[in-house]
Amino acid sequence: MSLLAKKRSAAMAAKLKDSGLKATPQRLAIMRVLAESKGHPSVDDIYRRLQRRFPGISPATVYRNIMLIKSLGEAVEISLAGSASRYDGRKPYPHPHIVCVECGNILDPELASLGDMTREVTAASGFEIKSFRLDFFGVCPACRKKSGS
Amino acid sequence: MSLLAKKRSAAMAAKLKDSGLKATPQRLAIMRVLAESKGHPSVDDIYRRLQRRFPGISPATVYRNIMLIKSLGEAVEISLAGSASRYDGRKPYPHPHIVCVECGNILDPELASLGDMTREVTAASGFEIKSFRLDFFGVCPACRKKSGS
DNA sequence: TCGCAATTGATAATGATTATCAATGATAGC
DNA sequence: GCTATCATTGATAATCATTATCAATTGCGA
Ligand SMILES: [Mn+2]
Ligand SMILES: [Mn+2]
Ligand SMILES: [Zn+2]
Ligand SMILES: [Zn+2]
Repeated sequence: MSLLAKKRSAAMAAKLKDSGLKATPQRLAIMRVLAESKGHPSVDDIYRRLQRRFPGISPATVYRNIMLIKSLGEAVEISLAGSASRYDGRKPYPHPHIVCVECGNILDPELASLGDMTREVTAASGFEIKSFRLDFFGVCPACRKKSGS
Repeated sequence: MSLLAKKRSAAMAAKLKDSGLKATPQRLAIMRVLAESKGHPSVDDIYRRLQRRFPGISPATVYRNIMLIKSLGEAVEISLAGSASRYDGRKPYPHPHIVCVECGNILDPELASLGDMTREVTAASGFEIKSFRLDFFGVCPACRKKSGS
């Protein structure tokens, strides 16, 4: 387990305790998967990954806990049109994504030119901005090679 | 009907003819609603708006034609987590939005600092970027007044 | 005007997510 | 450590937006 994963896992568990919620094995395992996954897993990904260790686990439990972890501010949801949402427990704050429309992979790009966009929008609209989402859709290098584009 | 609405309506109808598709009254009416709406209507909004003039129209027809108009490149979809997608037929190209999480209103902000983000992402990731979405979520001035925030 | 492929309306199917509820289990207090 | 309590789980039904299916209708070219 990487250093970041340990850190994120610990942060999530701490938030749990602070909120007076129970440290269920399933719940902790879901947190660990979120903390370790670099690839933005879906609920079903997490569900299938946990079936080895929890043969009787229910998808409902994964949904419930993802919802909880989100509400604790310890994961972000990437909602996509026409397919299941994906989650990021390693960067639990709004950040841009690149989605490959061929294979479904999702990456976290580094994006320098992003800073004062929120400020600009706030000033122009009078909205109180709570969050944002910035997603790019395209074809990843591997899929470009395959389709010969 | 505004000048822009006329222009957008005509553009959509032209694409229809070019593609050898039929100019159904329902289809043309859906296009007109999309061309006239400033407020990013949902399928159900459009459906309800058309019931006066087409008492027997089916939601399926609206879905089908929205899908078609999108595939013609004449409207963009704003897909939202947990609620129905909204559509923009006035700016049929990717552009940022501000969503009020209280009342659901969606605006098109002017956003100068946006230009070379796509180029930057392309360079950094090797993806072939096809489109993007940039949505800000917050509370609009009217709702801020109501909730006394 | 005719014929036919495209389109419509009705309806069923899908797929992701949420709600419900009885059984189970974590944990605080003894 | 034992127990009582209340949160949580697993199973399952319900919801909701969207898609698929199909017979009946209709736009439109010949
Ligand atoms: Mn991410
Ligand atoms: Mn718009
Ligand atoms: Zn790919
Ligand atoms: Zn509002």
